[in-house]
Amino acid sequence: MSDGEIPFVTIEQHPSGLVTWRERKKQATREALADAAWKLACEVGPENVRVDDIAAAAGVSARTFNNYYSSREEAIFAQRIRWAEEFFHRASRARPADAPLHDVIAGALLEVHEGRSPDKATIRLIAATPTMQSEYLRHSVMTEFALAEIVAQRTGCDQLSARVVGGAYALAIRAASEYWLRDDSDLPLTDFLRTALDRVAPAARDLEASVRASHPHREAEPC
Amino acid sequence: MSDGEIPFVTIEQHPSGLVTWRERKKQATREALADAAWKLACEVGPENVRVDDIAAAAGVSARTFNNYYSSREEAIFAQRIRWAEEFFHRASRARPADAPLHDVIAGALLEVHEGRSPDKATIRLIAATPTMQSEYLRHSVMTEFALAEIVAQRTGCDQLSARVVGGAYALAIRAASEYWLRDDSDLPLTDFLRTALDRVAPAARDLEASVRASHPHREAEPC
DNA sequence: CCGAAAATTTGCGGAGCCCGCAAGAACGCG
DNA sequence: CGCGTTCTTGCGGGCTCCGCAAATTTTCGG
Repeated sequence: MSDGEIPFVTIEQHPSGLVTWRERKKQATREALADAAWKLACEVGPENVRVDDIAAAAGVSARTFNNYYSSREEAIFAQRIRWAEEFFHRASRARPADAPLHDVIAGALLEVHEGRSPDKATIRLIAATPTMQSEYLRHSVMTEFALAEIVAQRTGCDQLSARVVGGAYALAIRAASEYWLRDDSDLPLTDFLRTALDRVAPAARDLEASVRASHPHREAEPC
Repeated sequence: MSDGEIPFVTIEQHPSGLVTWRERKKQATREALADAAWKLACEVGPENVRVDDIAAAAGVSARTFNNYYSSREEAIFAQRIRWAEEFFHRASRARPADAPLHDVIAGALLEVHEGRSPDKATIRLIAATPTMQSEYLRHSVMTEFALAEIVAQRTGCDQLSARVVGGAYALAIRAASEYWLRDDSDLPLTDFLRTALDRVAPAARDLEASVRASHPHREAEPC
């Protein structure tokens, strides 16, 4: 493209923290592998994809695959996880620090899932494979920890309580997804999610109340 | 042994539903494999146990192992799961049908874990292995479903709500176990469990209340 | 008590996964 | 440009899990 002059290039230089070309290339390979893995899994089912196929589709050797991902399943989920994290942080960071805990979390979760209804048949195909279920569970547990972190920071409660309440929100997502997948009518995922989140709300409110009771004169969390 | 007379034998015949000798032998093999798997995993760490070792310790061929369990991890957990189920059903069935949901579940769970503090170092060794963590998660999800079943039957609420609240109790067990395992003081597991369960209580009470509100004139569940 | 039928065990072989290692290729920097 | 660092790749090995078919064991009717 264009006359090759002096490299005063590097337009839109390094949006994320990737400085050198090497690092960007690595990232590209990582994403190519994840994309190929997901694509192939959707086409023929996760259990019928070999790492050789994924590596070939991404243009690297099979051995290289294992330098990036330690299992087929991990690769298939990889960029989904990235998306989820990005959405999630974007949705939750913009909330006022003194809003009720439940409104913050439930609002962010609903916002993230709003209007997103990926092909149910495809998800069913993926979700039918046992090894994928395990990987999904791993992902769900990561979400538990992320949400526990937020609960702890927002309320200033003890870690175990935050773990339970934050984990309950992750559980709500998982349970809602399960029932959405089972369901044959065309109700959107958010309908299920709302029901599930409402069941967690009392626990969140009670946690806030009990923290406020034990910190009688404070309203902001310590730290 | 003893004078071989007519086979009026079969003393203490078939305590569980195992009728033929064949079935009892199968069960024995299954348990021998599970025991051997657990024992070896505790001794040298789960990752250093091969299925050959387990099979040899149980006196069968390696190929036979895979006729009973589809993975090393499954075998290591197998009888733990059996124990848990037995304890659990024994503890929960004896509760009155009209007792508050939280009291029933939390009481049963605390009763089951009361006084049981298996060697923390051993559990840590097992829990440190990633593949074991996945298997534990699988087990935890089974517990979620079992508890959801109980919630649904006791309250008569919709399935998704039962799934969330029941799952939250299973989550409480998992979270409490995590923190008990991390903890270096000698607090018993039940202390952590109590804290975790208390965080779930409001959700359970709210669920009961909302069901009662929508079934204004009934007090027993519809089936 | 025996022999056929059904169920179970076992060895063999194969398809894969994952990892360590060391050689070779690509890149970054002075 | 050349050297050190980092990444890729092929090879080999150890292991898992499964299908298949033969051998073995248990069951059951006569």
